[in-house]
Amino acid sequence: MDRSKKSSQRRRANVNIHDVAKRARVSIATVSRVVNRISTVDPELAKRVWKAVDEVGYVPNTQARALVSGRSRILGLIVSEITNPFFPELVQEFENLAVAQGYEVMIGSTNYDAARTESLIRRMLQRNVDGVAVMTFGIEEELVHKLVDHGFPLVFVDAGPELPNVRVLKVNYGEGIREAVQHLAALGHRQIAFISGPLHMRTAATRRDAFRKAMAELGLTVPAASMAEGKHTMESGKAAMEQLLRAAALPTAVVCSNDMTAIGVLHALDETTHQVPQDISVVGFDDIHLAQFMLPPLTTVQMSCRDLATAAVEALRAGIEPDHPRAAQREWPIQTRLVVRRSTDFPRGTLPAQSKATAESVARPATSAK
Amino acid sequence: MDRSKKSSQRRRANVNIHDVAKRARVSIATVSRVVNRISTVDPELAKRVWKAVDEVGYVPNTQARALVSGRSRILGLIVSEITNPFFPELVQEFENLAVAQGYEVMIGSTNYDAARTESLIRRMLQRNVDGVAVMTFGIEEELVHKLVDHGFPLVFVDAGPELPNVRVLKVNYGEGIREAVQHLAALGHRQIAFISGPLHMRTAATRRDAFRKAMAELGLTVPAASMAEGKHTMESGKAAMEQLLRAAALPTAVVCSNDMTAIGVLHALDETTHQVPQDISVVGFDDIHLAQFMLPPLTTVQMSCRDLATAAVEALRAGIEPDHPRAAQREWPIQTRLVVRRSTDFPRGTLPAQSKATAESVARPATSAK
DNA sequence: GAGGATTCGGGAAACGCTTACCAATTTCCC
DNA sequence: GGGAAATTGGTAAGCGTTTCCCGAATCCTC
Repeated sequence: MDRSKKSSQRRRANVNIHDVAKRARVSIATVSRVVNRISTVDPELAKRVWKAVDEVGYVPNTQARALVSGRSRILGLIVSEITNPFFPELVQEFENLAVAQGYEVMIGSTNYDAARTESLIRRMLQRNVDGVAVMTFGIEEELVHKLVDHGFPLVFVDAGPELPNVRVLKVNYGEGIREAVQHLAALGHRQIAFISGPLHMRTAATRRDAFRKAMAELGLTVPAASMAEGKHTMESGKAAMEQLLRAAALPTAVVCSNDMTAIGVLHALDETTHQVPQDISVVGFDDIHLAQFMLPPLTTVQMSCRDLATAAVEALRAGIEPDHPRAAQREWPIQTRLVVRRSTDFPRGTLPAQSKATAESVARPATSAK
Repeated sequence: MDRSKKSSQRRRANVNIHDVAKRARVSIATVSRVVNRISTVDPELAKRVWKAVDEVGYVPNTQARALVSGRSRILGLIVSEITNPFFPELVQEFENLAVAQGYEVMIGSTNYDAARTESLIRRMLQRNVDGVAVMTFGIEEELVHKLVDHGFPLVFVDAGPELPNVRVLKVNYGEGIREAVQHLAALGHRQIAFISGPLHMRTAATRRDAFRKAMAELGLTVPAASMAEGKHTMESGKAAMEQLLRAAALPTAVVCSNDMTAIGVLHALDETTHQVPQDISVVGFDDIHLAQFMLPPLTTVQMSCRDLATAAVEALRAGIEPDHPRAAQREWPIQTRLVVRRSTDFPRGTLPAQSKATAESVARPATSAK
């Protein structure tokens, strides 16, 4: 009971609910009710309490709250690597939304390392997160199991186990990739190559299949020599492009499974006499921030971070908060769309006199208007 | 006391210390001591306890721990904007180090927004962080005061208030910038322009002064027309370069206050007939990840994220942990050094026949030999 | 104006853990 | 072998909240 003695004994305790109660001449129960906006408190009294809160500078202690309520109001967010430019944008959006809903975010990157991932999950468990969004674009089976076992609400991208507590963000890759292929076809490209991500990643395989499908829809064939496998990194993109350059038939356009790959392609071509977009058009995927900074700025399929983050946070809340309106929804759709910049143009020889400006005005209709 | 009844009543409680105690047939005090590695426990008994911990899958509840110990083992990290490519790298390093020391990291970005910053600090206060590293490269006075008032250990970059709980990472900008200027001078450049950051930022002014000093040391003068002010963004870098291009005397080299500015410069030059590095050499600052991906890869002054993060975490620990060996150290030095890539070369006309390779071999000695 | 219904506010019991304090047991030395 | 010292384990008091339960105060209604 005797706080004054205690407080000097160890680390200076912050001002707490008792201080407010004393000042407002009410019980701590009332302070708690006021602070938590429980409506059964008389407005006049509430005002008095708020005044006291202000005067003593009271900030509720989250750990105590979490301890008693059993909910930490922390959302876990697992990404592959925070230094991959795609993720910070996602993190930022996710955080903004989570904070707006009164949650804190605990971020972690797997760096594709099992031990690191394990420790990450342990840390999240320890901090008692209310739910976890796994937004690594290659899901490690092991990781999934670890998480599922602990029973908290989970959100995955693309695919996840069929469990009541699991929600899945279904990205519609096909849509954006179809737009990209149609854009290229409209410009006159016929020989279109594709550089995939590592095919053991489900996402990478899905993107490749979407490309094949879009090509087939236009009656275009894709020779095996025009398909290369990368690793979703700049280095691998460069290597893959070099491989394509050595192949017999040179493509006039290259579609890449992500933007880093496309950047690698630009680097590979920079070391040759081929110019982008005059000789070869390049299309990326993701629309990372960096895409617009490249020379030339990259035409790419945008997967909106904001959409992804919004869906992730909502889906988590749906799993956490007992009476969320969309509590029963398992699949959360995410759209993709083409963003045309300067790395795509008419294939050389088709319309040699055309200026870039013209190319773009022709290209525009192929992109989803917006 | 009767847990079994309670546990079914609300959200399924995790396995707790009592469960372990029961299983190992010891008291909860003993379990706590074992888990916290307090040496007064009999090794045999400890083994029995660990076994029980494993068997029931016990993970200590951090909030309860924090509540009683008064320390959350969370470090706050405030950056300007997580989407600025410099920061994710810093965040990553910081997090790795913090986790290695048993801390969790709470990240927040100010986005140069006062309201956002205020809410950020409030959140950190609420979560009871043990200390905060403010690694925004423009310190908002207001923010400083808010933080200082709450008395937890603080780390700033470059400058901070003279207070016992404040530690400062002193970045030696001069060193790297001198290397850059000497590198350019060694290549034969004499007209070297500088694009600064926003000069109301202390850091930006410091970098500019370091440039002036390095130039003066070599007896080189900097006409006012060769100094432009940017905002540390790509757009502002582009605009600043365009301004320099309109000036009477064209410089043969441009040093920029950060990498994003330099990237803007590359974009500006890409729209002219000037080539980099043949006509104009460009030097950045920071060495963000992206620098090496540019065309051409950017020569830049590296401020090592790892060094910065290491110093920040150690300095925080020095403030938090009562018997840290360097508890009394206020200033923590950080070095910078030049990284030569492809955006710098001999000025045109000086040695027109030189190949890039030769230029680099000449340049190399000017960089700090690793 | 009395009696019952309805608010409203307070006391106290958790939440899961650390740790001060104390009791019991063992060890050691003379 | 006995008493002191050292070792070890247990009990219980918090840490700052939320929330259940109940008594007091207020409000209707007849």
